Amino acid sequence: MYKLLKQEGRAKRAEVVTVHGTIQTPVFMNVGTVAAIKGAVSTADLEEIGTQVELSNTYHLHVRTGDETIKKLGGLHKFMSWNKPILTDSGGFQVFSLAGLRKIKEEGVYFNSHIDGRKIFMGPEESMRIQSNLASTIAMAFDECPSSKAERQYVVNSVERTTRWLERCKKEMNRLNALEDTINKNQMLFAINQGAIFSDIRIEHAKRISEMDLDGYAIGGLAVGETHEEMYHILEETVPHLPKDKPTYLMGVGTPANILEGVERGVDFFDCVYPTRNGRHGHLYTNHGKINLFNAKYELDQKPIEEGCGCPACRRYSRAYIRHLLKAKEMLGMRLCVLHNLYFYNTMMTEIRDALDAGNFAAYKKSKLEGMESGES
RNA sequence: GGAUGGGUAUGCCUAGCGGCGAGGGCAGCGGACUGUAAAUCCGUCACAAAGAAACAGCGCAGGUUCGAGUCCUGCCCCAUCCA
Repeated sequence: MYKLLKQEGRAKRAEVVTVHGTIQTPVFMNVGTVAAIKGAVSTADLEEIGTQVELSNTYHLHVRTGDETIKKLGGLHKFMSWNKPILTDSGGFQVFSLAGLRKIKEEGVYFNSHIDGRKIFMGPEESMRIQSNLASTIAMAFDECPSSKAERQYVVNSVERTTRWLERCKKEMNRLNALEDTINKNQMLFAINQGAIFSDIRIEHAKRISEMDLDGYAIGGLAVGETHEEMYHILEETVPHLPKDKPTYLMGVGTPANILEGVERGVDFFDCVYPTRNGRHGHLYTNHGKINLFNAKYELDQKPIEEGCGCPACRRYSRAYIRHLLKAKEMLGMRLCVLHNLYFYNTMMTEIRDALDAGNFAAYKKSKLEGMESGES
């Protein structure tokens, strides 16, 4: 259930009630693709750094360790000891990211496992069954994410197929939720809008899927090569055609600036690998811009990553020490960096919600962006 | 003193066995990463350089050869073993 609390322009402050608790939006979901936040971050850590929703992946958990196994173990929540909401991506993005290892057909997608090469078939029904076995809070529809550089006719055909797949997803999810041995009988299903950078295709698709009454609506296929301007333009064109009484989710996005721009254009949910991956690579987010702790200039820097930051890394350790850990390839180095970055993202979302509550999001956004662009770190 | 194996570029390790203006790795330095095939990947890492020509370089000095890290001689170092 989606409850709009406050609105400033198109930016929305809302909450989404789920069986695993209420999600305050706008929210950034912390990505743990294989039911693990890369960088040795535990679910206990997630609680400490203010994570509301964890995100895992259908394809990756299907190939290892297997959704049937996870079902036997009581579902994802019990498996990874996390009782707050979990969103599972459908495997649709792997149709894009594993492009060299798959073949798309009307019935679904034939993958060669990136682990051992064995043949895997995943269509809408399979994706729903896997996600039902995982028993996530929110399942994503199985879609195709076309390249931002795809030809118009390819995108038209692809989006039509994604719509047909959505019908199959919805039907299968309804069936699964009614089954006796389904762990989460209230599993929500979000649709995904596609259309590359063609506004008219996006709008047409948005209207189509809006009529189908899903629990939420995502915009996929952005931040895959197009410019920021194109992405923001697509959001402006598309979001108004999605249901106002359902959450909007911008998939895979993005930088702190992308998120601020997304919120301004009405997006409620975000996720991105940036804070985790960049953290592992020593790139840290601060209110004064990004820093690369591998750089020699931090060798003798005794300041925390960010002055005044309340994360587990900044409360206790210096840049010089964390840089040392990174250079020594000690796991703790990556872990502290990932914790800092996720804390930065989670805290920024809290600030965004506070600003929306207070009715000064526009001012907050402006000062946040100016700070990050100053690059004084 | 004897035997054997070695000394390869900016710091370390290493490929090379007659066409080498010398390949690779580590370390260093820098960059990239957007629903994670990513603790990954890319660049740079002797001099010079727009390009061309010429010149330097494999412990040192000679030699053989059209041509020498590569073969030969002597020397200097290092390692291991034997006295």
